[in-house]
Amino acid sequence: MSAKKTSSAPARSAKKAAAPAPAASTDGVAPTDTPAPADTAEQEAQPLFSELGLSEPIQQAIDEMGYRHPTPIQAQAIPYVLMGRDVLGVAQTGTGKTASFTLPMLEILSGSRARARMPRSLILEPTRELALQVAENFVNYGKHLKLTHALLIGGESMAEQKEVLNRGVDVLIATPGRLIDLFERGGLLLTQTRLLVIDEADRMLDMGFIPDIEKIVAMLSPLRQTMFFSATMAPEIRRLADMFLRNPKEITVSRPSSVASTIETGLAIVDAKEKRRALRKLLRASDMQNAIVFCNRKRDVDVLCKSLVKHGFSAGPLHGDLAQSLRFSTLEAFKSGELKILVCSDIAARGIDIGGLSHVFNFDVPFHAEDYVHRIGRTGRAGRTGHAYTLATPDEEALVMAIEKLTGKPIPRIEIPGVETLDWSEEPRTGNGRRKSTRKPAAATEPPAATPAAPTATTGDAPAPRKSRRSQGGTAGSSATQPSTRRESGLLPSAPDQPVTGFGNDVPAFMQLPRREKSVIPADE
DNA sequence: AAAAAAT
Repeated sequence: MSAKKTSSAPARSAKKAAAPAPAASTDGVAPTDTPAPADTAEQEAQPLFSELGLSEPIQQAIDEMGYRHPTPIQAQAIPYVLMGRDVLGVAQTGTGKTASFTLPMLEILSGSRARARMPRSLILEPTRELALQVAENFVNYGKHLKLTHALLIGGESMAEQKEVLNRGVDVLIATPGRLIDLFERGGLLLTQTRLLVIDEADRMLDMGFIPDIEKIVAMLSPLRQTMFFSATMAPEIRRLADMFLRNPKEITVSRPSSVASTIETGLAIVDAKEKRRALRKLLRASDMQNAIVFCNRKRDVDVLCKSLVKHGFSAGPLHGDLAQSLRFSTLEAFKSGELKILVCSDIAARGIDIGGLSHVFNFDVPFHAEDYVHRIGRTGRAGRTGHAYTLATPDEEALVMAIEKLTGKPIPRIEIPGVETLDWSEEPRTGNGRRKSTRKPAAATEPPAATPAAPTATTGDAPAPRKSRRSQGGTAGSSATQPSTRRESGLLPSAPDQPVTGFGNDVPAFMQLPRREKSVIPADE
């Protein structure tokens, strides 16, 4: 499944044979003659792929895969990439981001051919799984073209990758470590690489890859076209974008609006020792097609997975310490439906796109609130309802509060029949220095009043944050939360959604909690 | 705190 055959013969046949006609009709951006600027094409009459100026072999592949309408990011980015512009895309996975760069790249590359050891384009991904996924994308969309690609990732034989490079590749899809390694061994020249994609930049940043990325970018010609994608636009990311891009066309697509409204969430507070049992109950009670279960630690992934298998569940583990071959085969088995439950670390929290995932379970509350958003974003895709349930232990209140603050809504509490539901522990948390963890015992033990009236109760160190947000417009956090999203989950009472006068966006999360109306998972065993 | 990525 790796590189397509590189016969030296009729490379040009793929050329933009059919391009002129459609290209001419779409020299602007908006596919129809809507007066609206392209940036807001979201809700306009649905554009068609055939109007984007892609040539016949690519269009055919798109047709064969059954796609007719580009997603907003595809509709907006593809014309600019084809024009040769740099693109700065603020978009998450699930928005069709990958095809928004693979399609026009194929188009651009289809005009000529690769030379040995001089790849013409490079795509950088933070994890091996993502790299593989992009490679599959290339194979699918490029099946009527004679383009070659190489997947340069760690954990696999370098000799093989070198050989593919020597034959010449058009597209290089790589994780940073292996790419630099190969480069330093001289197996690779990047001087002819004129197309660069930096994907999941915010995650690259989290993972400490940025120095590597800078190093790699320095190896490329400054005469390149760069596409830079990130799920968020924190100041640090903005700085990187300024560094890597020239006069980019900036495209922001909201997270698929479906996500907010089509994920039904729930949280149960249980004793740490009861978690595995609680999870089994949840799994059995759910109308589950397939599920990802996230753990915070690799060790727990192994333990939990073994336990699930022992209890008769179809489960497989995925984390970074497992052999690469097992990582891919497990993922493959899960995608094909052969495996129902994927137990994994945050390796799969972002990016990995598995169609039609019905459930996400957080066996642990994620350390970072953003990770919660990414994790549950694996479900509820494509308009279908997803379910995301989280198990918390009594000492994890601060983490949950951080999540509720970030998302701007409470996670409805649920009870699991047969498992004791606990409350947040009384112990003031000392373990982590996060400021908002200072808690008011009274407020936490009692269910908070449903009318969030008393603005005197606040997080201990409150006064400052109250107005700061308004003054500085677009901080990273605030852009991610959208207080206005209507929700249709049906689980939440309606009151807490209303902004509370006097707090601006900084309503303490506990004040937004619904009265303890606990939805109950139907018992099933 | 943990995880990811080069050997």
